[in-house]
Amino acid sequence: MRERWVPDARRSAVADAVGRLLTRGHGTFPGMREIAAEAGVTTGTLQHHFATKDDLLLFALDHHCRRCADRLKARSAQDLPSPRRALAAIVTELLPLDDDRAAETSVAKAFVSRAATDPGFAAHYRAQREILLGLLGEQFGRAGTPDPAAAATILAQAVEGMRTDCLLLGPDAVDVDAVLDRLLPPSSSPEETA
Amino acid sequence: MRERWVPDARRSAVADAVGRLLTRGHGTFPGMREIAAEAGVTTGTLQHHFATKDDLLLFALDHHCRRCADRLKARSAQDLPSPRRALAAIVTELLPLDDDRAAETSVAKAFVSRAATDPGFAAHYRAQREILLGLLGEQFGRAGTPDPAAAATILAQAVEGMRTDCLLLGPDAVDVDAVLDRLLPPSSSPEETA
DNA sequence: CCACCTCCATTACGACTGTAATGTAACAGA
DNA sequence: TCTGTTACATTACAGTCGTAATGGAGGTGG
Repeated sequence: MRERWVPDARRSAVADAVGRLLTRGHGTFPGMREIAAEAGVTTGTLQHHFATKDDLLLFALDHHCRRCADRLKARSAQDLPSPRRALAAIVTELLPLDDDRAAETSVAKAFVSRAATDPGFAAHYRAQREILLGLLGEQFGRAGTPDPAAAATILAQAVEGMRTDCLLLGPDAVDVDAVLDRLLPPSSSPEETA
Repeated sequence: MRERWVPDARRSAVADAVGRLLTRGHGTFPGMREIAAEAGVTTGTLQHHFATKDDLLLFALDHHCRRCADRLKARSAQDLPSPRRALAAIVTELLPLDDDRAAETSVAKAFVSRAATDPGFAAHYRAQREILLGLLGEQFGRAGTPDPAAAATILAQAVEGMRTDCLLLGPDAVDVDAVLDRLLPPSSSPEETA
């Protein structure tokens, strides 16, 4: 019998396929047939669930952004003990250290060029950035950092660079603790490593 | 009569056309005919000067990287007075604040996705990064910052984020001084604004 | 049973892709 | 002047692109 699919599950599966293709793919956006093959369906299925390719791509971007944002919120709500730990958890959550996060990073990178001209894609970048700034600023405020919003902005920008460094140069190229050491006053959280 | 072209000048003109198309284009790499039209030539000219499209793209990447690196070295050799000023000059030089720098930024961003899988493109990222780390580290060392190499790494990563923020959100979204305030000990260069 | 709808596979089409092939001016050296 | 080379322009071609069109299978309400 035909498999039972919650409609959104099918769309999400396709979005995951896009992420996988983007991570191990040749950089540019994959074609419809390639997406269909990766998702184990045909182009007809894609056409049935997405009006156009841009619609599909936009959904994939939204899908990965949402997954990432959900994980971030869960992380920052859970790791209460010290703001330093929370910041490290948030930053690490954004680095491409496993397949899921590598897909999210590749998706984000691939869509940046698109976002430079297409306002629909730029909106996602802005939204994702706002969420991240909020979470980071909250922790900086808890740590007693002066002007926590500015500190959050800088860390968010550094995270952008850490993501590409990690993606292109490997996980050893980034040092989260070194970044936090410079951005957090050392007096506010001494001897964390107990 | 036929125009006199130093061969490299023609290739550079084509590379500039790629940069222009990438800045105002739809994000993805432009086609050969589009490049030819922008450069004011035909596809035959492109085929004569470049073996393949990837060769052309690689040359364009190298062209913009070299231009940017040359400007950076000139900048950091000229602005000796204070390391803080030198760092600000280097960072600002990398932001997409005019057409040339916007092209370089767009080129860099567009090639990041490609570099994730293609080692030829990744080499350029690595090389450009090494140059930047050297210049930044030198100034941090002059400023007396402890572990200047680590500080340079962090600033380089922050620059990556500042470039995308500036590209997608506009020049007002980045504040170079705010970043330098956090990464430089304020005691090392007091009252710079004279 | 009959319509009707959703879900999906197949086929087809026109536009576009990078590149090979070919032709042609202009100039250089002999 | 003949020849060769450089520097193009033009045309052609095989392939891929996104998507429109069509059809069929299964479930559902009447």
